[in-house]
Amino acid sequence: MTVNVRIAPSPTGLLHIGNIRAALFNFLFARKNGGKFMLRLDDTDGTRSTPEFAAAIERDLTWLGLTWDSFGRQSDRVARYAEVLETLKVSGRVYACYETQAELDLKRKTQLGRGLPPVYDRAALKLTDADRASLEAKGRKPHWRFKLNHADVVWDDLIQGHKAYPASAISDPVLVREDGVPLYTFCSVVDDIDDKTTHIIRGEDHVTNTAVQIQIWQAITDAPPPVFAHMPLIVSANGIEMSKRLGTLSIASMRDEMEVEPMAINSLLAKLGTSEAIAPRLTLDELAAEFDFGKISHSTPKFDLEELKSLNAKILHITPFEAVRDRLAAMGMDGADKAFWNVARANIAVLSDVREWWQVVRGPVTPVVADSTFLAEAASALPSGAWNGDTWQEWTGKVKEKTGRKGKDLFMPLRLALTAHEHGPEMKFLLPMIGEKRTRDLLAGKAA
RNA sequence: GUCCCCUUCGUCUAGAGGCCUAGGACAUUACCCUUUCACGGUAGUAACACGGGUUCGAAUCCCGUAGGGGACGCCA
Repeated sequence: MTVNVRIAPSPTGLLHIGNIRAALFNFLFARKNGGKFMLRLDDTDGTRSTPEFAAAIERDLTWLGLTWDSFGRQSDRVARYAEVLETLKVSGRVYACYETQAELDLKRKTQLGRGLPPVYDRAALKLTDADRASLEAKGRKPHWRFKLNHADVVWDDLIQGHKAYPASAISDPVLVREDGVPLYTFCSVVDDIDDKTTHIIRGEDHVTNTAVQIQIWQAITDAPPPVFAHMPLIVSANGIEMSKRLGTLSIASMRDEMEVEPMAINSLLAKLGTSEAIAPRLTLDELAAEFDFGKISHSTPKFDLEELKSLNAKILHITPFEAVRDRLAAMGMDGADKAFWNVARANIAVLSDVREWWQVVRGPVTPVVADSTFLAEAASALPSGAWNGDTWQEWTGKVKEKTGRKGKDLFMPLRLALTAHEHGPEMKFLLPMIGEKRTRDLLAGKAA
């Protein structure tokens, strides 16, 4: 069986860590099973959806490497939703309701006040044709509810196992609004039927929707409903903010403000809340190969930005030069080569940190000088000719002989003079890159 | 209020009645390596939410309590 999965974000905001986790799981599952991954924009709400957010969603997914095999938008399919609604009217599974928002609010409050679940009382079902005609004569327009079958809705969830959800605890869902706009619950099912969606992987905030949508699905088609997988929602490390509201943790801000590598986000999200160790991975293919619903736990994992930062550094430490060559060039480091990258990468936390070491190698550096006499002596011991990986040791050996200094007293003044940093990559690698001319200038106290 | 999911080291988790004096990873501490920092290596600290029950035996099964997350919209 071909695997067809989709994500259906609504372009009313930026993608955040919760959305992306769902997107990633769907993508990895499709990739692992040779299936298709679809991007479908839930944009039926014309007042809140914007082309800018739609573009941002596509940009973020592309940046993460979560590319889609097919694309759709619900706003193109309103005629289809209307058509399906008609068939449901004919089969008697939807019914017209005329309550106003205020009336419904009041009903809910009353129920809650009496300790009852706020479930729609189906009052509209008792309306006669005459009642309806009189309401419409007064200018009221109906919204349409789907009549649930009050039995347990059962499905085998790929993560939660066998589920039996009591439909009696759920209100008959509104499928189409008074103004004729079809709602997510309904569009989603029609799309999934038409798109031949085989698996729906989403957050557990959708469990109730699933119960409803399985019944809607069965009312529309004889084809079996998709297989569902509901993953626990993640919470932030302080345990207060929920994934739906992690607004500051938009993918865009991680990319643009925190300079996080896409594979750091992918690696963390793919492993968080699973029995596997959170570890850096360089490709989505590796993550796809390791993907397994059985490894996903049922409890709520905490998302920690510090963990993301540390994983980001680890990713960079193992990133091969070829993967960053273009980006280094774009940052103005034209001569940066593999040797430089391999030396510098172990000392960076975000990619732009590499500029610091590029400056050490190319200048300008203002030397930090505490004892110019010592540096002059050191300079006089400098070997000439071609420098290589052994030059540092030869040189410092001579300086040691000459001055009697050793250990930190010997090395730190040289490091500070040549790099202006107390820490950094090993000097034996840096020295040949700095070169003889700049070394002599720096030892003489001149910026170079 | 009703319904759904959950509760093991700081964090993510392994654990399906005896293999558990509870294992791993990240973080942390010490040491080694590096005459710096990082990387790497070795070792260590550190947890079964609480209370009852079932059982020869419970992290594991049952009940209760507490706590966390989610749902209950003419949002998605």
